[in-house]
Amino acid sequence: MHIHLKPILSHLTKPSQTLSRTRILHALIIKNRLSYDPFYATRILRLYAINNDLISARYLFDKTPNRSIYLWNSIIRAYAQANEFNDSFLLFKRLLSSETQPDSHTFACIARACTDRFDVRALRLVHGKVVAFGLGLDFICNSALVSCYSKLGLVEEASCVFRGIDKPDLALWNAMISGYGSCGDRVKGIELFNTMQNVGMRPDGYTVVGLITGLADDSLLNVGQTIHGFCVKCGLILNHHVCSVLVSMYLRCKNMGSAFRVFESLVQPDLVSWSSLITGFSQAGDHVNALFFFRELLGVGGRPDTVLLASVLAASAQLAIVRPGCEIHGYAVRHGCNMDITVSSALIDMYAKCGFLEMGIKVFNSMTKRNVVSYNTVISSLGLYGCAAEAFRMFEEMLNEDLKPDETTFAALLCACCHSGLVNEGREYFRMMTNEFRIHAKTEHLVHMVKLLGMDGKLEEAYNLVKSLPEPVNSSIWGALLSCCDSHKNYELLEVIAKHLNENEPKICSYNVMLSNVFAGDGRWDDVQQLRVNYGQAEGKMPGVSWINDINKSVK
DNA sequence: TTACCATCAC
Repeated sequence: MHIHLKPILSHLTKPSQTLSRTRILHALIIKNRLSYDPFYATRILRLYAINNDLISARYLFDKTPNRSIYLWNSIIRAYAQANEFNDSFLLFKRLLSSETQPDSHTFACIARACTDRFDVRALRLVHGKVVAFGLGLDFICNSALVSCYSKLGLVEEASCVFRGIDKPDLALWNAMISGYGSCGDRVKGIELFNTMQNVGMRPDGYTVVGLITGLADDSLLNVGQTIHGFCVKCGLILNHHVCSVLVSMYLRCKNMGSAFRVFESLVQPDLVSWSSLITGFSQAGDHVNALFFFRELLGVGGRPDTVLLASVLAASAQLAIVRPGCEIHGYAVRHGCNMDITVSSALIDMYAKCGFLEMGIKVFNSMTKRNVVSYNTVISSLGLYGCAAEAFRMFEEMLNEDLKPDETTFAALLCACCHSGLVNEGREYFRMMTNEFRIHAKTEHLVHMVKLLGMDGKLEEAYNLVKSLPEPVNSSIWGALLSCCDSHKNYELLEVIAKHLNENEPKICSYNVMLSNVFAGDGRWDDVQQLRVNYGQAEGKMPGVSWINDINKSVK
């Protein structure tokens, strides 16, 4: 019997096992009377979890009498990674009241689960437990806490935890640096990067990841390039992980050439590297190349996952060409992932944006599980087609399903009101959003509200809404208001706004463009000239040349 | 045997 054990053991340590092979291994373990051994049980449980078979994983857990902490951690992690947080927390509680002691990995895992479900209160409770269990100085727990607090935007608390550790290890330094990165506090991140080197800690590729994730616009390109240069100079190992981050960073900064060079430096790019390249091109507005590289990936035998399929669908939605979208739909069906919630939502959006609302609705109706994003997608699609009543009905359905609407839901609803000119409904949703759901109105919501009111001729109300906002008001909100004044030929109010803007914010491009067009349309060349003078004062701060071109056209 | 770190649909 022992002859069989060695090959089984070697199979158990391979992470890439399919579900059917896992079942065979499980049967072999049982046959060899090893299923009660927590070591073997843990191995099999993890294989089930990797293959998304939580039912078998749980069955195995329940059937194993001697539960090691490894087995406990594995089942808690399996549920958390599948976003089944309630089960995860219930098991965590059961563990605490059992005879087995939780260890640092248990807390790291459960802290991450709190973060994934955006539960600050629970995270604080877990933090308390960490201290209570005497793990207050543990590196694993604390690096998890640092990254969890900063992912929830509480970078001060993260920093507090970090400062409480005497001689942080590399993981802790990295967690803190990427914490600053994800909170947009780039300066602090770079300061810390310097400090760590001053105390003799050598950064690795992940330190660099922390520094450059989130570098989003071309003005920061030089920061990214400097850090990339640093990696090369210090001979840091640029693995797939790090290269993927570099690729997306360069693409976000619209530096396609450098992105492609980094990608090409990989001997065998993995799925995430391909995804970074493809989604990066798409997000930079180059959807054609995004689809091209997707075909390249299929050509070399790559197997795109659901995340990548959703992104390529978004690319064809942006192009508003249905053919590639249909092909991807077919691919998804052939590979059994068309029912995936991410892919389905992307399909709905793609069909709607390409002019096939019916098909989108069909996909929505066929979904077995729906989340906020699926509802948001279908609501905004219906709204775009002017089917406001249907969109509102979907919103009701969503509430009945106990799904909590978010800011995108309300943006979609307000957009639907806008497309159908439903002022009262729009006011009501706006009120509901701020008062009942405590969602802070963003630029997008305000633009819809201003348009909705303004297009209906309620210019005063729209103006009062904008005036009530804290300064500085985003230029697209002013733009929406000005274009409403323009189309209603309310030059009196336009004058008032123009005066206000020229006194307070003469530097923003978009409403100057609008104003110059309005003035030019009226033949008021003196005013156009005045704007030009203002532009001169603000020179160097203006983002583009479109405005000056508009002026030149007008003057001609 | 596990931790911190990459692509992400509206």
